[in-house]
Amino acid sequence: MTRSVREEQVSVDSDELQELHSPAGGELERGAGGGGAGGGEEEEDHLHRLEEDEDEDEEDEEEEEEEDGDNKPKRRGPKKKKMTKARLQRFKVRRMKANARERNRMHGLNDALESLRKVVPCYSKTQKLSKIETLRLAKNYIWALSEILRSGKAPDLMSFVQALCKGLSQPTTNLVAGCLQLNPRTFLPEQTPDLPTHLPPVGAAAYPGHFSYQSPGLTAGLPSPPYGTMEPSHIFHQVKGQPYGPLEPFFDGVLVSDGPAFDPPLSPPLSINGNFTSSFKHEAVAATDYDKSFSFSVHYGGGGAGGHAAIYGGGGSNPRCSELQVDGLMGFDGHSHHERLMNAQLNAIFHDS
DNA sequence: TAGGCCATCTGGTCCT
DNA sequence: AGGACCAGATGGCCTA
Repeated sequence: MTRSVREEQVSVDSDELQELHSPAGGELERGAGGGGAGGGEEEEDHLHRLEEDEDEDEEDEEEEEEEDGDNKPKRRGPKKKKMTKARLQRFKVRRMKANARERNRMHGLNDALESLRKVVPCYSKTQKLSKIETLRLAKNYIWALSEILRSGKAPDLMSFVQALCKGLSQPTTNLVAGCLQLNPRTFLPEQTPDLPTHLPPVGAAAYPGHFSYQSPGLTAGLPSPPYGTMEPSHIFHQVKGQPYGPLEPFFDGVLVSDGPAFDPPLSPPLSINGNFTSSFKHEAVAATDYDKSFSFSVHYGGGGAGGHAAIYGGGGSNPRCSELQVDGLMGFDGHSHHERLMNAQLNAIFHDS
């Protein structure tokens, strides 16, 4: 059936369903839009009642279907059935079922998104990334890790953070930077609108360990998403009084301003340190490596002192970061196995290079 | 108060 | 026919 025919059909039917959409239209109108968070059990009870009524009215419906007169011109398409009381109720039931399914579907989607939030570099229970920012950050994270695997080289910290923050909103950029205890001036571009000045041309590594970000869309010859630039306006606000941990010496004269209090990430999967090691072990980090090449490891596990907190917190220079917890993250199926595999691969790469 | 984010409802489309 | 998926509409909540 073509779309136009369908639309015609719908428009006719819509007239008959006007009752449903009138301000006093009853159950379907209730909670339409935002307010309907409480649909659940009440709706199901009502749904059952409607289903019972529906059975009772079945005979009426059969009779009324034949009542079209001969005066009206015949309409094409499937015969339009009059919206009897029984049909109306059945429609309501169907609609309510569909609503419930849609709710469940969206809840599942949100659950999956929440899972994703927990495995991207910045996770905070109190300051959640929005859906769109979660997806963007995840994309950047995947790209950055892929790039490491592809090149087999330990990238520059700033490049890595830049890649992570590519296209993110300022609040999210702040969050990511806060997670890494960095000041954005240390990794955000000066002026160039689209391409960070310190990044090499697309697809070219300017120097070992320094990788450029190229959006997958761009790679495929597609335009970059409209959000995909790192504007100077993205300069984030470092929370007053927050030290930069072991990196502090590299960020003399950084901007310190009033900003929203950074809520420590609960489960930063990202760690930047000198070795790829199992996240299940306590990692000894050589602070002297910070100004050289950085290696990356992925932490899904609650290794306690593992993760970037152990690195950037420097064993307590930043109490907030040194207290990072990753509670409950080991519940992910296959994470440990996947992680071991990944670490093994990365170790191989970095030991060879 | 405007704007961002979100949950929900809804109708259309496609698929089984 | 019914379910899954999708996009548009709507209204609530929150924050700058």
